[in-house]
Amino acid sequence: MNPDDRKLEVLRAIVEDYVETQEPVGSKALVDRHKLGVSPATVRNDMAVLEEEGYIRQPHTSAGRVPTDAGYRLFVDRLTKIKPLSPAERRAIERFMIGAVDLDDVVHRTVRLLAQLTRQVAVVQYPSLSRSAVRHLELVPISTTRLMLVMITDTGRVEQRLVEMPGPIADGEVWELRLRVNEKLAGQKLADTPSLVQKLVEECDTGRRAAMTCLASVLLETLVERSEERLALAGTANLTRGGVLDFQGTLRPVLEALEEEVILLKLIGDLEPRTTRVLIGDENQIDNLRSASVVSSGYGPGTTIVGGLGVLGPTRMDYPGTIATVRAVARYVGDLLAQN
Amino acid sequence: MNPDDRKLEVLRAIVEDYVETQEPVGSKALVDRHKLGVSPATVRNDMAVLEEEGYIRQPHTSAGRVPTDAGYRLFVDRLTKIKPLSPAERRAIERFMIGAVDLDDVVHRTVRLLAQLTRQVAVVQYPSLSRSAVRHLELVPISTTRLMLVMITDTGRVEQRLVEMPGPIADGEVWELRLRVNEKLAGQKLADTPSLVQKLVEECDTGRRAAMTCLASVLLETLVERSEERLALAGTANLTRGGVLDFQGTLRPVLEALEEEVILLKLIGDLEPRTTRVLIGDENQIDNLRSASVVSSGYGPGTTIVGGLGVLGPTRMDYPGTIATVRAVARYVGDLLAQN
DNA sequence: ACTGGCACTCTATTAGCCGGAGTGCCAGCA
DNA sequence: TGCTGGCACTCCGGCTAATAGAGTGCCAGT
Repeated sequence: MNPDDRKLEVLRAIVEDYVETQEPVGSKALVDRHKLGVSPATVRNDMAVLEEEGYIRQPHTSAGRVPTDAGYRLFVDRLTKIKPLSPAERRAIERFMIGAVDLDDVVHRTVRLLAQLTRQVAVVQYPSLSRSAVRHLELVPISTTRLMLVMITDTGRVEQRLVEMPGPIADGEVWELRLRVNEKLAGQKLADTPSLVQKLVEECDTGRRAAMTCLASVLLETLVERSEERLALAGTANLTRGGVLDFQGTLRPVLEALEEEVILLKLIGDLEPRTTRVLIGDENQIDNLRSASVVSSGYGPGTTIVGGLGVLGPTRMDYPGTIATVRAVARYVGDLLAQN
Repeated sequence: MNPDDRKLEVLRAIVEDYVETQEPVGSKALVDRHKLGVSPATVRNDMAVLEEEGYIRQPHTSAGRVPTDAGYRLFVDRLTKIKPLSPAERRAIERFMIGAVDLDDVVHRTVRLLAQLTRQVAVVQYPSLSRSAVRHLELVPISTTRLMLVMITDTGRVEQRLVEMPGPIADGEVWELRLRVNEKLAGQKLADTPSLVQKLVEECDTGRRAAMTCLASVLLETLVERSEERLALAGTANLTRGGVLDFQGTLRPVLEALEEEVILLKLIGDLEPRTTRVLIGDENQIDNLRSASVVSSGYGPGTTIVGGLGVLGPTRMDYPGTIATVRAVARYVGDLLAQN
């Protein structure tokens, strides 16, 4: 074998063994477990080079080697054949998702499924409002001066919001408002709505102007500004899997990070269509998650993306398996959404 | 002081010190920190009795004493004066909750507030459907054979559900259905709806019978059977506060339990109005939570209860403070709900 | 009924001592 | 030039022994 190729083969072997055993791996053990066809001494030389290049390191002199983030990166980029899902996993996905009944249900099932299959922490983003279109807007009177605004999107999300009106409002008037906003907004991409909402107000005769202005501001808030993203999370218990070894002692910071929606969104946001992204170690720019990796993928009907999903685990994770699972689940969810 | 009273006083002192320091407390330290007016030897005698009675125990011979679950129970039942909230806490509640904009918002803010104030894991149950009344039902056509059913309750919850119709359905028909279900169900307690839904089907002429049957079954499912409860959770990072000391080494089982909605509901369910319940150690019947205590309270407008909220922490927790906080927050949320 | 004194027990910490795993280097060999 | 076996070296992890300290239980005295 070409010496350069062998060097990479050694790296692969180190990663695989370390992921499995969670212990620094030495030259002897390597040649024993993988038929590399060379002696430990040769492997040692290769290791020295790999260490030189920053792909592995030793926790202390005369211990085995451990992959660095750069090592994992190289492994993922050049040494990973996507392994196909096992039939068992495929069945698990089917079985888990079948009978999902609405969006909430789909999201919850998905996040649990991901956590279970990968044995890691799973995150699923609800379809992003900014990538959805309005299907219908409903106004329900709550009291004489209050309405409940309900928006249904083509991705199945339902958002509600209380609207405080400037004064008492009659049922007929509500009706009128409802008609107008739907006329204008139904079918429109949410991203395009702000200007439309603006027009809506302008087109109003003075009698209804006040009410419409009120409604408009809430609409804008709901549609664009506030908390447009929602998330589901599962499998935090999996963080304790590797004992104290992963996440160097404290998973405190990790749990803290997981409670911040903003952080999670950053982790699984901005994805390319049809690809699975891997962030290793501090490639994710978040201090608390220095020793975590994130595998994420966008999902949506066809090749579009309406939201992201992914899993988070120790840098020492089974990348090929995790990548395959995340990709498969993302695709499955996309197909499911396409059906509706 | 009456010797019997002093014995209790000693127990209180032990609990307080242990909660604070997290270390077994000895006779010497006790008399130093609390002016008990007697010598360590006397305290030792009291301790021996308390241990005899099962309120405290020593981790090993010649270590200090630690309260048992029974000890905490006695402490909570007989030795706790509810301490009023500090003005700072009061302000924190106000500041945190002000500007809450809809139910989701209220619940999320509440759960974070609780987690922050008590520095423990907080759980808030959404207003239970079974205790709510229907405010309005909406039917939105999604495709020719599909409707989205949206239900709004008087507690502010909005539930949606997809309805698969037996055949194509015209807009006018949808309209008709919408009218009928609202006529029959709006304003009704959800608990009373099943029989009403039944009637609804029976009253239908054969033309609409099929559609209505379909709708009815989904209604029943949504309203009564499926997943009627929702929860919000926050502050899991606080579990790591006490280091490895609380939750005897592994918080794995605790995290697992926290992922089970059913379990959480059990913990904060079945509450009496206007009381705060404390479950200490294995009083909650859940194996994984043997070393956890739960302080919970019902909330709702006035003296009614529409849902529960609470916090979960190590048995070694500041009971008086936690109880006060949980109670205050529950009351605050109730008032907030009453306003809407 | 309380107290001071005292002997006893048990833990947690520290120091010191191997054994073993793994390395780096070097000289020899294809 | 590239691979191999051999060898000395390093460092960690685990074991034991010794020690200091905290806390108790009991008893005799007030």
